[in-house]
Amino acid sequence: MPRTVDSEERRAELGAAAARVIARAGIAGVTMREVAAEAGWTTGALTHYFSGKADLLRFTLDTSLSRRRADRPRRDTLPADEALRAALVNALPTDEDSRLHWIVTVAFCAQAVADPDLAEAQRDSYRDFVRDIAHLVTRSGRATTEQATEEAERLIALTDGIAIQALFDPQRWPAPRQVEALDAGLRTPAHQEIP
Amino acid sequence: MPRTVDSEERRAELGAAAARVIARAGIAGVTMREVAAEAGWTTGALTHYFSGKADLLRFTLDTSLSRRRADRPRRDTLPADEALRAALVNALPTDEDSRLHWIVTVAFCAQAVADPDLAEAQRDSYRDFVRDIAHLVTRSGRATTEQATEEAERLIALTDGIAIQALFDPQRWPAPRQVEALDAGLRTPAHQEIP
DNA sequence: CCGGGTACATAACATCCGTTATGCTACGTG
DNA sequence: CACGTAGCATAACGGATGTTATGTACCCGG
Repeated sequence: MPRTVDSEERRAELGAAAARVIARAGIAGVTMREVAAEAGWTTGALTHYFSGKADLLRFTLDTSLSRRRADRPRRDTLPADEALRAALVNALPTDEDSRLHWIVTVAFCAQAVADPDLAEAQRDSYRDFVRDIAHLVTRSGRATTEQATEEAERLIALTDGIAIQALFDPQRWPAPRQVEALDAGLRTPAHQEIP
Repeated sequence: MPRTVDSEERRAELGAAAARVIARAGIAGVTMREVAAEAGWTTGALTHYFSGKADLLRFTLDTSLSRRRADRPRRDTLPADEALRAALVNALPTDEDSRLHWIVTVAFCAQAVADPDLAEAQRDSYRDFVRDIAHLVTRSGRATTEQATEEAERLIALTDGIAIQALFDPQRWPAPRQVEALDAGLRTPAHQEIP
């Protein structure tokens, strides 16, 4: 056997470079040569670890999506209401890293309309996120089991809305203000039926 | 003078074709030939009415952004609370047309990171929207003047969050459910300070 | 009715794209 | 210590892209 490297690690390294290119130049600015240069390699390395551009982009999307759940294990040690808040705060673009992955996610949102596979991946990830938050809502006693999904969707909608505004007007939305706005939404009670 | 056509109308027609291409193929799928074919013309027509691709895209963005305010005059005849609800409902992707412009907006969100001019246009439009909603919040008595902007941002965040979920999971988010979720958010009181 | 400029179509251009082919280099194995 | 293969660089190729140049039909004012 010749020399061997950690193949998965190299894929992650190249995928991270692709994410940075997306954040800098948009989806339309992603080229094989540009990603290779960003990573400090050449296109030969890219084609060695990915079957093509579609494979690279799909890997980059999956990486950004899975980051949303990166903090999930840690939350199991927290009380339910704190875990819920932590999960939502984690979904906000409060630092450079989460901001990067948010931009990548939005970029793929716009591209998913043209690619059913990307759309499915996005949708599945979203539904999974709703399920996760709904579980925390139930555990925290914010809502009954029947209303947990609706309450989760309300909280996620609020979180995403804050995130969108923060993404494109970071000057008006520093991290503390994002968390404040989220906390204000958490203080309001769950959805109540009109009698 | 030779034959003359309504130049602004032709620009709008070509811009609408560009919007449809974006919704079908994403920003990366926008080419001069594709837009021309979608509009039923050739690239010669495109270059005649736009100085280049950047000009075309900018015009398309402005068109989609301004549509958000298209219903503003109509609202002046409504009571403030109904006008507020109407303005937010109007910002939801409840039909094919608003869905199209939402997709275009998201596509440009992802591209704005690479283009400061696009980012500025988005940000200005957003701030203008916040100001408009805050004005309605004040008029409707939902919040004091000092808290009107925060309440407006909360409502817009909720609306945008619903819109994002609806855009990419339309099956789970038919128009009535979007409006229901928004109404639930409108029923909750405005932000309250902790004593 | 007739020049002249507008409204396009058509075609050519250089550039850049993704992909593929080829070659070199360095290491683990026998 | 060769030898073969993984790890990458380099280069070439056909196709697509934005832009520019050129041509043509048509309409309006004289």
